[in-house]
Amino acid sequence: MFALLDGNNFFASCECVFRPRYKGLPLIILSNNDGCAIARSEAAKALGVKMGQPYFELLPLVHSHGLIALSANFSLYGDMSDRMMSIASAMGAESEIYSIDEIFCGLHGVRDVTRRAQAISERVLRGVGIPNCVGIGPTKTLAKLANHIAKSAERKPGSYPPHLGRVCNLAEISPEMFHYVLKQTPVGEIWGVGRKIAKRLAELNICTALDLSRMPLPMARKHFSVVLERTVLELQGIACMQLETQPPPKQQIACTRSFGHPVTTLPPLIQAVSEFATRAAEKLRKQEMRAGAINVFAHTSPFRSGARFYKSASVQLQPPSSDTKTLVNAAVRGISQIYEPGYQLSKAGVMLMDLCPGIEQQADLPFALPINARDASALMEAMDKINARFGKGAVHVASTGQAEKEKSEWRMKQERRTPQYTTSAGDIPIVRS
DNA sequence: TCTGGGGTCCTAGGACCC
DNA sequence: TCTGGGGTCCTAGGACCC
Repeated sequence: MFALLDGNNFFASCECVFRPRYKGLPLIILSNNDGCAIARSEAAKALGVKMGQPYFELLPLVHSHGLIALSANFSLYGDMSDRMMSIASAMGAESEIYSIDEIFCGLHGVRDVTRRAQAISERVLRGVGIPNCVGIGPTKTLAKLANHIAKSAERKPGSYPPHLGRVCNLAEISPEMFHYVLKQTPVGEIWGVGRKIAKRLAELNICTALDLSRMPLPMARKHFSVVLERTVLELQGIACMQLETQPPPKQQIACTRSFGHPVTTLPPLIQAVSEFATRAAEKLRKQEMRAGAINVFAHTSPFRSGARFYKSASVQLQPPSSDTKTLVNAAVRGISQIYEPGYQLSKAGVMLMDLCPGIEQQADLPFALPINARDASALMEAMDKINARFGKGAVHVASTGQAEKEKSEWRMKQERRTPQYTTSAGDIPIVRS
């Protein structure tokens, strides 16, 4: 038996903990560059704000209905998530943090499951301030469905019986009620069924969770894939997915961003990918891994007319590395290869691939360093610590050609008394204070 | 003017081999 | 020059998730 606890409107709820005056008001959280809505309060949903809707389309609501928009504060949400998870994981002996706002718990050996779930849900609300719902079922897919029912029954009167709100345990309802809730649930609400598959299923006259649970397995396999076949089995109560108590090692690490304004020249592009590579390298070292290749890409906006550009380059790293300087150099080389003038670039990013375990070894360092490899590795560790404490980019490796710009920016920032340090553009990264 | 970021898994198809 | 089945490996792209 599995339970899934999920924070309601998580990012919006986090903000309301610290700004209680926003409770009950239409509130949205905006993505990077305040591009679009990535979280919505109940009141914002009621105004018709869609997930991922661009902010400029929502400006009329800001004026007419007092819609409040906040820039995302991901470090806050990460902290709130940690606190929520530490309480919620007490629901069962084993747990799997599935996303920033969701946790699966294995309920093997737990007695009085529903009561316990109610108590934990209450504890999360009181202790962290995040309203939440719990779904319980014999498979992960059914626990997900139960969670959807728990949320909808509470928020949308008439969707499901009210007594299934907040905490919904599908294992203790009658077969008739189980049949009813499956029939009430559109197939697109099922975990693993997205827009495209829902549409194709509808063409086969499979429109509800009940229809899907009755789909012949060979048909699911033939017309779709093993993934959908598993979903059908899980809806029938046959568990195909186990709890992943240990997070599997990452296969890739990405850092990508949309630009606030279109980028048309190489220098800002180089600066951007240098920063992305630096962030990605930090994540890499946190995992104690090295990358065997780095992929760099840049593209124009898919939403705007004009000349299209969509290119990427892979740079092999032999030997694999987790050194910021090596990764930045490779990223710069890659972006310089693919760059072409004449395009309004809207987004770029780097992805670290072919990850392998291990921290940088002395023999792995491909460039000559007057300081020894252990020092270089210690330097990376020190950079990570400083950046963690003083904020991203407090210390970073400069790309070749950026040194003079760095210096003048640094002086300007010093004058404004903002703490800002940078490393030199030479072969030896030196922390300048 | 203005449209997120970070992942995973699966499949199809091509290249190549015997 | 054309004929065949079967296998592996790799990559690109599509679909999904939050």
